[in-house]
Amino acid sequence: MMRIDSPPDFDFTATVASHGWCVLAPLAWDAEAGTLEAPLRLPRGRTTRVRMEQPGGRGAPVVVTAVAGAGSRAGLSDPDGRAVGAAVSRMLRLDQDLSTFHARCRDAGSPFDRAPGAGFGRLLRSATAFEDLAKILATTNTAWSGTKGMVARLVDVAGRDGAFPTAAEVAAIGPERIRSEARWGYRAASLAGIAEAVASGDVDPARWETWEGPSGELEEEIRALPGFGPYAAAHALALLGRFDRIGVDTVFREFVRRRHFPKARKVPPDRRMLAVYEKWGEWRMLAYWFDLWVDYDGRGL
DNA sequence: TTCCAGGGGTAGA
DNA sequence: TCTACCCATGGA
Repeated sequence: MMRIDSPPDFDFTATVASHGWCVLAPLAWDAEAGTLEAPLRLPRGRTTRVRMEQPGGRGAPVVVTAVAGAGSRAGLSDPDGRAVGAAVSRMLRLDQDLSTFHARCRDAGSPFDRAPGAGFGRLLRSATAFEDLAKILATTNTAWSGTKGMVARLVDVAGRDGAFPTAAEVAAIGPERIRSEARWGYRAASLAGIAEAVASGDVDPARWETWEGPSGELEEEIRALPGFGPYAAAHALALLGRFDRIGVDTVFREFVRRRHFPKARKVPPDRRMLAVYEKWGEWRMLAYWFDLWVDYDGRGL
């Protein structure tokens, strides 16, 4: 068991339930118990299944327990413990400073002034950037049920010990099996291409984690990935901590039209819908997502 | 069978 | 930059 300190405004439940990732394989979110289980890769290729929770409530340490696999009996050794700590920190965005965003929310008035109290602003991530990229690709041009199926089957077909496959493991099964067995359809070629590029080192998503340049340059690199257009790139940028772009998809269009253009007879063009959040600058995406979160309150995202 | 989903890619203005 | 148009494929 290990405890990881969290920032005073860190809310485990709000973070885990921040978007759809918590219901995608190989994660297991128990909303009632407030526990998130995930298989994590350790150094030397082993896997451990951990349970995460925040029994002390907001701002309290995150408690991580190994429930199966390596470390479940004797506890996690130092290198393993560091790997688990790094993965948990990445997933829960423990390093993210939300003070500026929350200050903007307080100034903005209702309903945004509820965001700080709700612990809103941390978007759940995967243990690795590659896993996030694969899952984002699985959200493109398909229904959410399709996304869940594609991800689950990919874990089954390419993963080991129940964990999400590494880029090398996805590359190893190749586009044909991604298509026919994991049923990724035409996305299979894109996923295989990304996996090969990451596995070979041609693309290094880890470099994007600490990117300090303009979002535009980072977006350009992400858009160079096969299958990554404006929507997918904006989604990826958000998970990398860049919120100045909004990924326009059917969810965005449906929500903004209903919430902000209820009387419009025609569907407003994207730029008019995007203009709703323009004033939020570098926080546009979080402002939109909170607006949506308020609307979905109690129904889940 | 038809329709569409948390779109991508391209050409042309 | 914006728009029009075509493309893909599994699931409801």
